[in-house]
Amino acid sequence: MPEGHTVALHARRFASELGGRVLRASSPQGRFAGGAGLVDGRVLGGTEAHGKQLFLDVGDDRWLRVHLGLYGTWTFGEGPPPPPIGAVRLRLEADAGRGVWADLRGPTACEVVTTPEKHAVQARLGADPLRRDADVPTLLTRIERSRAPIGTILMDQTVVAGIGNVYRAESLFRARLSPFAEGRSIPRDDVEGLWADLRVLLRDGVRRERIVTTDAADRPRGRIRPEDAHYVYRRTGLPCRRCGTPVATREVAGRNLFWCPSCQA
DNA sequence: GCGGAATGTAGAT
DNA sequence: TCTACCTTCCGCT
Repeated sequence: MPEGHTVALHARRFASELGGRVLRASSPQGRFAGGAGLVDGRVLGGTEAHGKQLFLDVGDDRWLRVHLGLYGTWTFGEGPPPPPIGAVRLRLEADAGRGVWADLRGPTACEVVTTPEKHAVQARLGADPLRRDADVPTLLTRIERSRAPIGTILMDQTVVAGIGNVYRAESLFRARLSPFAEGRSIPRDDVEGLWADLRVLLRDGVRRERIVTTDAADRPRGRIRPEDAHYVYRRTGLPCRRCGTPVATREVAGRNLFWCPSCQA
């Protein structure tokens, strides 16, 4: 399930496993038959992740743009692809060598776009903690001028690209910031610290291929169980790992927000 | 087997 | 602020 770290992993995986190869594209489900026809037979060039957007260069100034949304998934495999399981919107296969394939299910967006259209999408995206070209000065300015709560700002992909509900809750806990604090009320040092921590967290997410935000000192030793991977996300009513106060939750703009009312006063 | 929730966004109101 | 999108998984019956 996708926040920015997942999409970055997908971009790498497509580059390493299908890059430079002729693609066979099909839409077993049928909803992307036209687009698959445009991709079929092309060679996969570069791949790029920007926030939660994945771009695959299929040549001739055309890109496959995929946004997984809430429940979209990519499934990768080697060897002969199995009969499609569930509704496979797009199946990509590399026709040479080992026979690598990738199945796409349930995306919010899957379309073939031109290079200018790709740039237009990217122009609307904010700073991506995983990208070297992240525009940090603009990010800092946007936050320090905003009357919106920081918990809302972090989910705004035009400000920060790639942060989802887990990283929002967890990064604010780690920064000891209330999700309800207005952006403009937060000292610049704290905003810079939050940004630096997001970079650490997402890079760690890429490395582990999962989101782990608890420091080693705040969880049992050994293999990290799912219930020990977070401080507040989906821990409503459970004691805060740092102070024991029950974790609070509230629905904000249709999403569940989790925080410790004591640590993040 | 069913209902609800889920790491998200776009478009209508 | 709301609903639609549309898939998977989990808990409950």
